[in-house]
Amino acid sequence: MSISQDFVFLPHIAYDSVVFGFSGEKLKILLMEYSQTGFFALPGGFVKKDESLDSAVQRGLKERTGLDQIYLEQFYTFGSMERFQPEIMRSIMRAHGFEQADHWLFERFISIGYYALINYEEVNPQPDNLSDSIGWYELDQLPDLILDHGFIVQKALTHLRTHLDQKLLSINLLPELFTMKDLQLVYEAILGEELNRANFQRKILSLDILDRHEKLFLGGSHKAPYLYSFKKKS
Amino acid sequence: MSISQDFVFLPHIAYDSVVFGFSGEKLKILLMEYSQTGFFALPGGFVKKDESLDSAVQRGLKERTGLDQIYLEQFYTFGSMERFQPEIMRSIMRAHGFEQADHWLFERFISIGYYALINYEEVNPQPDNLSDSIGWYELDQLPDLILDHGFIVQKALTHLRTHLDQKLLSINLLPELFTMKDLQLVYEAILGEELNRANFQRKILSLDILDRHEKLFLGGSHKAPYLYSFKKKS
DNA sequence: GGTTTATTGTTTCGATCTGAAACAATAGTA
DNA sequence: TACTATTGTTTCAGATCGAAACAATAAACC
Repeated sequence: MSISQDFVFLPHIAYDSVVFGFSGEKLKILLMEYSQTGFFALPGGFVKKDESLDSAVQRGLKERTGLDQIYLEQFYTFGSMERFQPEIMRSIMRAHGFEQADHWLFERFISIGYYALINYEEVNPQPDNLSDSIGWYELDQLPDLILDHGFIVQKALTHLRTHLDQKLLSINLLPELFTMKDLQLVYEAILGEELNRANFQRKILSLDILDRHEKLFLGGSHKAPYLYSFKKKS
Repeated sequence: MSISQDFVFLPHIAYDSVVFGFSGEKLKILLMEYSQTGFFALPGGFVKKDESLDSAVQRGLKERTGLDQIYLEQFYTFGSMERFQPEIMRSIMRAHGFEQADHWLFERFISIGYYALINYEEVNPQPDNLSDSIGWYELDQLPDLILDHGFIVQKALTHLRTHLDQKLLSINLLPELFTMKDLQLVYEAILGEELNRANFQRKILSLDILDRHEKLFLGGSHKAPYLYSFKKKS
């Protein structure tokens, strides 16, 4: 997003995205660090006057992750007065040499929260021009976030957990081929609890959503696991 | 909402509310009819610059239903381009003698959807100054609604159904004292399907959320049902 | 007052689902 | 060939769920 072309955006409206990735063991999310100020924030952006809300988020995430056609879900809209803290944006801008007294970024914003699930391996995060770094942070070791962004993350996680079974969300967190153990690790990371191995396998297989492929031989001295993929929608 | 004081509102941001009531048999929602134009719409409103989103919806609903402390839940935010149809607002305004070429109402709005559950008996709906009537309409016999309001209703209903068990939403749709049959009718109306009487009773009682009171004698030649109330939070 | 009827409250019973453990299979190692 | 670690599958008891039967009872009817 370029500051000079601010007239193209709808005022007072923003989005914040909670981008989940799975490293093979832990759930992580993408955070941006604003240079010098030490502020951490969710990657967010604004809505152009001629694009839909969904498109705006897709666009912003593509700019930041390089990924197109991301799985995105809107989960809540944040509109409390506590999120209105112009000093924060002012200090971020000041750290970048902008000393204006007034700027549209200092206004109050209502922010629509989206979460995304992406394959950790395929991403090369790109910082925008206000932040100097963007990276993955483990969900249970997040730094302090600006404004209500910590609350937004919690709300996203709750939403993700309660919708885990209805939608095959884990599709987006795993590579094409994976073992049953991989899938269980994703479920456990999202739910934050351990699951019974036998019952998990039985339940997932009974859903009839997986194709079983050849075995994966990693050289361990034990039975090799099968590889699975999600069935293609027909 | 008064048109002359439009400067107090955040531009481009609106809310639409789906107000559910239960008549004893059917689920109904509140709709407003704009005079002469024949348009039906959800009761909605705008957010003042110094009030939270939640407060704005509470305020708007109080103005329209007289009810304070309403059970409200945000369910989705609508931001597609299809909802931008300035001709609709223009014809509504024209029907009220406003012939302006430009008006903030003709701009694009992103709308946050809320649903409310209220006791049908305690409400005396009041139309605002752009609509000349407001009233209850059965959910399965709704008239055509403007913009994407039909879609909004569907989305609200889906959300209500999937969260019915987690939250004791029916509290708000029933009077203080009610019979087990009343409660079952509420569940059936929301879920849109019939439930087994014995199993419903067993399940609800096992939740340990009801107090049983005296029986209700209505003069029927059969066993009289007990009255129940929801346990007060302790 | 006894009998009938309609509705509500409760129990039963089998089918299905769940949780925990045991059993079976097997790829590599010793 | 025996051993070990991990995965795939089965077993079994307990919980849950759906459908039906059974029990209770308030008013009406004779």
